[in-house]
Amino acid sequence: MKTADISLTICSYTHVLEIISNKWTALVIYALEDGTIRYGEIKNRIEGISQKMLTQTLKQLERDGLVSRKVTPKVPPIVEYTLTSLGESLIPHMRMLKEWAAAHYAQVALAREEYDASFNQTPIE
Amino acid sequence: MKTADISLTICSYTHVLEIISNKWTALVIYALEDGTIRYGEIKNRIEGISQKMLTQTLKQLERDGLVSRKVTPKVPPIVEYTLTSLGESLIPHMRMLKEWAAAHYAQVALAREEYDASFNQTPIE
DNA sequence: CCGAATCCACCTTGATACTG
DNA sequence: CAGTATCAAGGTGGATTCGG
Repeated sequence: MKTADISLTICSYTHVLEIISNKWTALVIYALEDGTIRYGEIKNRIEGISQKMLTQTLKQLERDGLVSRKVTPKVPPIVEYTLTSLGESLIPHMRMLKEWAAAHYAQVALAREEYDASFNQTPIE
Repeated sequence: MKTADISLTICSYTHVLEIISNKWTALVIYALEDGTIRYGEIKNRIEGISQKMLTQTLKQLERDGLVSRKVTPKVPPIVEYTLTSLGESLIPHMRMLKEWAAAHYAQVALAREEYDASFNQTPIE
């Protein structure tokens, strides 16, 4: 008998989220959209990211095969990052989500305000 | 002078992720795809979810205006959930991501194996 | 039947300091 | 320049228990 037909481990959607739902991942991918770019340049482009988080995010993207890393061992070292074709194939889908957000996020924000207001109108005293 | 052109707070993409990137959110939305459904039925459909997480996820979805909640105050109480039109408008985009995952996740898994293997081949002793 | 409240383990993030 | 190491702090998910 089948009681549960939705499984976390099977759902492929959650696998994508696993990849792109970290705090900085999407922004790093955006920074890479224009082509090959150096580590420091990414850091300059993304407001508020720390070295640790940028390094960690890039490493994860590299592990997932979405980004390739090229080191030029000079002094000072040059490390460049590029989206792989796999990484590029994900961009259109991210754009669609972004467009959904642009079109509907105001509704979400409004819904949140109304929801929160329905509690605040009955304060404790 | 403009130094950082990618901002976390401005990027609308991150706003969507904020909504749907929780561990259970996507699965709950899937459970609601077929139409109105009761709390207990959702819980049965989703493998491994706890009451706490289901309640929390539904509350958040309701706050975001993606799901509507209808209580029938009987004994025992009946609580039904339905996707709003806003919630339904998000489904096609989620499906696209899911299709990307189905098509490309094997590549990601392979990339991870290779990446991890490149470290394990030089163990400590 | 539906959900709130508590406690707890884990993971993620971030600040800071150091290396080649 | 491009990282790594360490530590502190907050958030998140889960087990359990209680309530209407």
